[in-house]
Formats: sequence, C-alpha cells, structure tokens
Amino acid sequence: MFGCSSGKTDDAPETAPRSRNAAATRQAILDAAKTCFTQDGYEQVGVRDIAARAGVDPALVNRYFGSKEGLFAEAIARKFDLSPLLDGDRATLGRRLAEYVLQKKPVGANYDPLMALLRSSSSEVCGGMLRGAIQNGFVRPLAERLEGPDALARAELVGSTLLGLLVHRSVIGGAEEADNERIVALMAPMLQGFIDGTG
Amino acid sequence: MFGCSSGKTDDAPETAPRSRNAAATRQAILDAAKTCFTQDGYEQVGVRDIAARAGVDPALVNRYFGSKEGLFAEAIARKFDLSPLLDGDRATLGRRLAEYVLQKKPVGANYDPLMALLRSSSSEVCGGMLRGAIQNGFVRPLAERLEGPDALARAELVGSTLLGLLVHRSVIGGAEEADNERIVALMAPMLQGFIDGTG
Amino acid sequence: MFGCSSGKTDDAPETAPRSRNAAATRQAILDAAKTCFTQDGYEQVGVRDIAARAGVDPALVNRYFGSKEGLFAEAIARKFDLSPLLDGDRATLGRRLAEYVLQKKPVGANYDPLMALLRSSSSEVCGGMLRGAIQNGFVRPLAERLEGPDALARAELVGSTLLGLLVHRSVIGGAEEADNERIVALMAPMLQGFIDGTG
Amino acid sequence: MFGCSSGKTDDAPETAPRSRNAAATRQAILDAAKTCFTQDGYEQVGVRDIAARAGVDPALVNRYFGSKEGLFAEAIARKFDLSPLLDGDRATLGRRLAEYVLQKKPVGANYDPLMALLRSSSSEVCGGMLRGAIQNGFVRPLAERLEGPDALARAELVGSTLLGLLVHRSVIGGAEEADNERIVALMAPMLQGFIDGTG
DNA sequence: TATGAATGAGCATTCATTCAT
DNA sequence: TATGAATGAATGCTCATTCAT
Repeated sequence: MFGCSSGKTDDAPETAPRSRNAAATRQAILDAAKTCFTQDGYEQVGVRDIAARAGVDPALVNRYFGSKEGLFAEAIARKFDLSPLLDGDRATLGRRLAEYVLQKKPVGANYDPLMALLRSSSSEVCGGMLRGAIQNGFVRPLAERLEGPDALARAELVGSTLLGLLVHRSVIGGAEEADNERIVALMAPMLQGFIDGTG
Repeated sequence: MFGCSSGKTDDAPETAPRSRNAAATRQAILDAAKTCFTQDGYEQVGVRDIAARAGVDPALVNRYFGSKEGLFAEAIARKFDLSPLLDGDRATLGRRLAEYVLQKKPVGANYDPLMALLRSSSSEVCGGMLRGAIQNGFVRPLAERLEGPDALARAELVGSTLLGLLVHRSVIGGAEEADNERIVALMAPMLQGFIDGTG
Repeated sequence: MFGCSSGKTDDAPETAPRSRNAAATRQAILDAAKTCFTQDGYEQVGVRDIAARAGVDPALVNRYFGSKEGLFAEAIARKFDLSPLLDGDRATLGRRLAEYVLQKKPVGANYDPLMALLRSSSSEVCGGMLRGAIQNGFVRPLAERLEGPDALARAELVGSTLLGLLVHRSVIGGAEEADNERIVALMAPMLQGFIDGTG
Repeated sequence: MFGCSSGKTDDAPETAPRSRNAAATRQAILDAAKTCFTQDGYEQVGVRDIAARAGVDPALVNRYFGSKEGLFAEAIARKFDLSPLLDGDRATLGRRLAEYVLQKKPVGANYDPLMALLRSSSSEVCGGMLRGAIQNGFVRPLAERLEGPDALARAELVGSTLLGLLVHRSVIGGAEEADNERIVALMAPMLQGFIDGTG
C-alpha cells in the first residue's frame, strides 16, 4: 500500500510539529482516518496508511483507538448524524437532500461520512456499525419528522435513494455541474414525494 | 476464508470430472467466480475460494484470466448486460425493475451481476470496470429506449435509484417480504416517472 | 494481556495514594512483580501488567530497575532464599518440604518464589539467574546442613525432586487435596532419604 | 529474534537443495521445529526462526501445519510417547529412566520431546497439549505396567521426579559426567521404589 | 495442460523501551 | 521525580501470484 489513496501521498497536512501532544495526535489520526476511509473504504485502508497520513507511528493508532475497527467506529460510524440536514423547511427538504449528496465537493473530498460508510459497506466487520449508523443517523430522525402512514418505509426509501445517488456520483461518474443541476431537478420532486407521503 | 460464502461450500455444481478440458475448466472458474463475487464482492473473495468452488487449482485462475482482476472483468464486468430486462411492456418497466432488485432470490440461482458489481464497488481496482459496465450494460440501453428530453440523465437516475434500493436490501437491512411489496409499490411510480419522462 | 492473571485484577493492594514517594513506589512495583511473576512467569507478564497492578506508570519500571530483566532479578532471583524452610527438626524436613511445594496456598498470599522461578524457567533471559538462585537459595544452604558423603549431590536431588513436584502441581495437574496427602506420604521418605544420606 | 537459539544460526542442515518436494519440506519444518522448540520452548521460538532453520519461507509453516500451535502439536505433543522406554526388565526400569533424562546428550540436543514440553510449559496455548502428552505418553503407560495400590499416583510421582531431574539438568546445571553417574545411582532406587510400590 | 510448492509482500497488533515534558 | 507519548522492531498469519515439474 502506498499513502492513502492513488497518488495522494504528499497532500497530507503534516504542517505542525505537533509532537508530544496527545490530543493533537489523536485528532490527527482521526482526521487522517476520516479522509482515508472516505476515499477508499474500510478494507482498502491500512492502519499504516492512516498513520502515515497523520504523520505518526502506526502503533499509536492502536494505542488510542484499540483497533482499526475501533478507529472506524469513532471516526465515522459513531458520530454519523445527518439530522441537522433534516431541520429547516420541510417543503424543500427533498431538494436539499439531493443537493447534499450531489454537492460539488470533489469525489475524493476530505471527509464525507456517508461516502465512508458506503465505501466500507462490503466489509464484514463494519456490517453492524453501518446498519446502525444509517438507521440512527438518518432514517430514524427522518421518519420522526414525517407525517402520514408508512413513515419508516418512506424514510428508508429516501435513504436508499440518496445512497443510490451517492453511488451514481462516486461510481457511475463525475458528471459535470450542469448535469448535477438537472439531476437535482429531477430527483428532488421524487424525494419530496416520499417526504410528503404523496409519492 | 471459509469456502465462498456462508455454508454454501458444497452446493457447487462440479458437474463432471471435467479434467483436462480447458474450455470446461475455464467455464467452471467463470461460474464459480460469478457466484462468489455476487455473494461477497471482489475484495472479500479469494482466488482460493473461487478455485475451490470450481474444483480446480488456484493457479489456473491466473493461467486463464491473468489475474483476479481479469477474472472479475470477464465474469462480471465485461458481459454485464441488463438490457433483456428492459424489453417488454414499457408501461410496467418501473415496477419490473423495482421487483428485480428487491426480489428475494436473485435472477439466476447464484448469480446477480448487479449485486456483484455493487458488492465490489469499494474496490479500487474495479472502479473503472464498474462505471463502464453499468453505463454500457444498463444506462445506455435504457436511454436508447426512452423518449423525450434528458433521456440519458433520466436513465442514469433510474440506474442510481436501483443501486440505492440494492444497497437498501443488502446493507441497510433484510426487510420482510411484506415490506418489499410496499416498497415496490412506493418505488415503482417514481421509476416509471423517470422512464416516462413525467418525473 | 489482561490484568496480571485470571480475574485477579482488582485484588491488588494499592494500599496508599503513595504518590511522589520513591521508596514506596519502588516497593509497590516489587510487590506487584512478585505476584505477577509467581502467577504467570517471566515471559507471560508484561511490564504494563506489573505497572497496572502497582498503580504506577510502566516507564517507572525501567526507571527503577533498568529493565524487565532487572526487575525480575531484584524481585525474585536475587533475594531467593528458602533457607528458613530448612531450619527446624531435621528428621521431618523431607515431609515439610514435600508439603511446602504441594500445599494449595502458596507460602505468601500471592508470592511463591520457587513457583515464580519455575514458571520463568523457559525464558532465555532468566536462565542464568535461575541457576544461581536455586543453587544459592536452596541447594547450598541445604547441603551445608547435610552430613555424610555427597552432600551437595544429595541436596541437588532434593531440589530437583521438589521442582518436579512443582511441575506436577502446576502443569500436569490439579490433583485433589486427598491425592496431595497420599503424594506427600509417598514423597516424604524419598526426600528424607536424600537428606539423611540413607537413600 | 536471531536464528533459533543463541548463535546456533548456521548449524542448520540445509544440506540438500530439497526444493519443490512437499514431503521433504514438511519434514524439514518438522525437524527444525523439534530442534527449536526443544532448545527454547514454544513462546520463545518464532515461526520465522523455524522457517529460517528449515531453509523455507515462513508462509510454508502455516501452509503445512495451519498455525504455530498446530506445528507444535504435530512436532512435539501429538507424538509424544515414552512407552518404549518402559518395556524391558521391570527391575532396572528406575535406573533406565534416570539415565534417560540425564543422558549425556548436550543440553541443546537436537530433539528431546520431554525437554520441549518442559520448556513450553509456561505457554498458555500449550497447556492442554502438555497435560495430555505427559499423561498419555508417559504416566498412563507406566501406570498400566505397575502392580499394587496407588499405581496411578506412583506413576505420576515417577513422572514428576523425572521432570525434576530434567529441570536439574537443564537449569540447575550442567553437571559433569561423574556427577551424573552419582545422581543416577542415588535416584534410581527411589524411582524403583515407586515402580515396585515399595517406596 | 495442469499441478501444487514456493514466494514475498502485506496485514493488524503487541511489546519493552526511550524521551520530552 | 514522575508522566505518558512516541517508538520501532517483532509477532503470527494471509494473500495473489509465480515457477518447476
């Protein structure tokens, strides 16, 4: 393995000397982990990669987080919470959500918890964390805000549709901005339909 | 690693003694690869697993396909084609597609190319293949059948929505059959809307 | 590693807040080391275990004793002295010795130097210490008390026989108390024979 | 870690080119394991040491024996059988046993299963194997040959006494040949006493 | 053509120890 | 004096792949 992702070896911050500072080291590992997991997913990232990106010794990862699994939980899964996104005008929520997953941040953006979770979905070890994170961090909070019948099922459909858009963005392709606009325009009413229960 | 997936070790076809028959060996590897990649995804499957399921020596995988990557390309990505699914009554295509990704049993007994692709999507090495496969095997054939403006974008939305449903099924949770019915009912009109261009 | 031995984590003395008291800290480490080495042997015990049991930082072990090896030497090997056991009625010494190694409870609550030495005997680093400790702390004092020819050889035989019993107790098996009585009865005359020179 | 034991790095056989021969490779690993485990015990020996001594790649150790533990079981524990030693004239068995453990073979002799077991006794992972090996490979066969009461207890005493002599030889010291003779002379009657039931 | 033995780089994790504070 | 952060080598083990037969 080399660096954290393809060729991205030297864009690591590594700015400050930050030595002998536990909190800073911990945070550096956490930041590196967020980036790496977002870009490559749980299985593809090695503890060594994360440590290298954080500029620390690989052993410190285990010292601070117990294991790679624990680090993933702390960096991504445990604090996964998209509910802030849900607050605000209910009538435009569909569009806001579509924009969120299609936002123009480059695919390899530093930290996108949804993307990290998705890219780690093939990992056996993250299975439970994943399910819990998405349910607790998105589906449930959304369902609580929905009115009408089948609130949970509709919330799950919103979630899965967004995951699909995410796959679209990350895998199917880097559409240009113009396309994004169009896609948002097409997608927003569908999502809004689920949200309003009129879908 | 243990066999290919949970307990499915001995239900491998292994039809004939098929020794010293290059074509049959090749096909056996291909079949085993389809099953394994579908069930566990690219990274989770070992060359040994595939070879064991095919009843051949692991070295033959490399002999015939150059590498694990080459095998994936040949077994899944290169011949990925969902266009048969698109033929038939256009008016009910949305529902048929929703049913396809939500059905409990995959289309072939052990082989679901869409699932295989999705489960392998976190692999760096399969990234390129994925894009091409889904574009050429689903999005483009669908777009050709669509009328009205934005045909390609609408086809992409159908594709990404289906991928989202697939993630829903495989990761977020094993909904019960009853739920599936409801989800199909909710999802079908949305997909049909994209298809008809009335979204 | 988990504490020092099976479940015994919290029965550590940890008598006083004892902070900033070099002598007390030193002694706490020493006590913890005796217990840990007795229970698990040199290799199985980590510096961290000892430090945790003593309630101090692992680095202090090195600070005070130079190394894990130095700590073992000071805690166990250098002050190994079983001569008190040898005082008393010579005629019943054989039985007393057999009882000593076969008793269920070690002589000190958590500290049995003979057991500590034995459990550490597989360690390359303790080899030399062991030889010296047993010779100087048991064999020689015993030989000085023996009369007749071959005093040293007879003392060595007593020593090695006791070590054998110890292995019996710790490795071969947990005999029940009843068995212990029988074994003491069988073993005592043999040892007494070596002691009296009538073997 | 360096080689297998102190300085013994280059006395590895490594004579034949023995490449691409599974049986020979397996045996080479087995032989190396016997030597290493005998000299240093289970915990002290690394898979890499054994592989280096056998002149093979470390991965082959796992290929052939599954794990280090499996290798120990196959090399030492599973075929531990001292019963051949027990056949022959019962009247001189005590002396033969004493001679066996005190035999003039150098301490680091290539393979001594009893010594290997003893040196591995501190390992948590070998605990069960050890107990079983000594019970099944020595104590039980001996007990079956004994007459009179307490046959099993007496056999166990013989076993533990021999283990004590082994510790004597390996730890307490390399006595000279003359000493050995004397020790055998002193020990033999004791052992014979247990054997005959007159102890 | 097919086999399976061998390879070597890779993995997460643990350790005693050292060094800056 | 004491702390605890950092270190780096070592651990058992797995992997896709290659090579000799």
